[in-house]
Amino acid sequence: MLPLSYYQNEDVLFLARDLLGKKLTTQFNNEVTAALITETEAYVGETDKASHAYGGRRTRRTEVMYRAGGVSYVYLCYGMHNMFNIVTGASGVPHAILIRGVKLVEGMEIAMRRTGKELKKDEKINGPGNVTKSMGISREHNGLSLTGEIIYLEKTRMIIPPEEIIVSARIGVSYAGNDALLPYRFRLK
DNA sequence: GCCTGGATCCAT
DNA sequence: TGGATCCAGGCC
Repeated sequence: MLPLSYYQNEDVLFLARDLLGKKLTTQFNNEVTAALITETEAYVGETDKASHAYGGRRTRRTEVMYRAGGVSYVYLCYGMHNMFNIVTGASGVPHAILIRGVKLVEGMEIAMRRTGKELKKDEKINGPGNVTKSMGISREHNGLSLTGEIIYLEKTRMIIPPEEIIVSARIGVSYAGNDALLPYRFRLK
């Protein structure tokens, strides 16, 4: 399991890239799903106009972003989609990484039941709303430690050469002005 | 209090 | 391209 120290790295862009290929597991109600991370986006603390914590905004919703790295930040978007983020960095620094895509390696049947959709072997799950739906993550899991038993990450044998990673601008953040153009989205080819 | 719009998804 | 669907955040 990835230790707390992993998440407390101050370099959120490094972590967003490094999380590609890591294995994310959820287990509750006797149901286990596990998936390799294929797409992430970094949200850089208080200085990033696309971040919920931009300008030091500190509210009930964003409070968990200010905790020390290694906890989850789950919020509702568009009234219907749960978004799963990994909080990183030191306490007081609201960095977060949104998980936008995964590839399931365990619990395909469970994921299909949760989403009501067919899923072929090795098929990627794209879109943050689809990731949480497939893996059963919801706002109940907000603020949960990622070194516990319910949601955790592990290293894998995967070695990802730089040319396998597509770096681009983030999705759906046009309100963020020039920060919308920053190359903070990372995905596997 | 009320109003606006969103780190989306899917069918059209 | 728009409808679903609802809450957080900002402003009154």
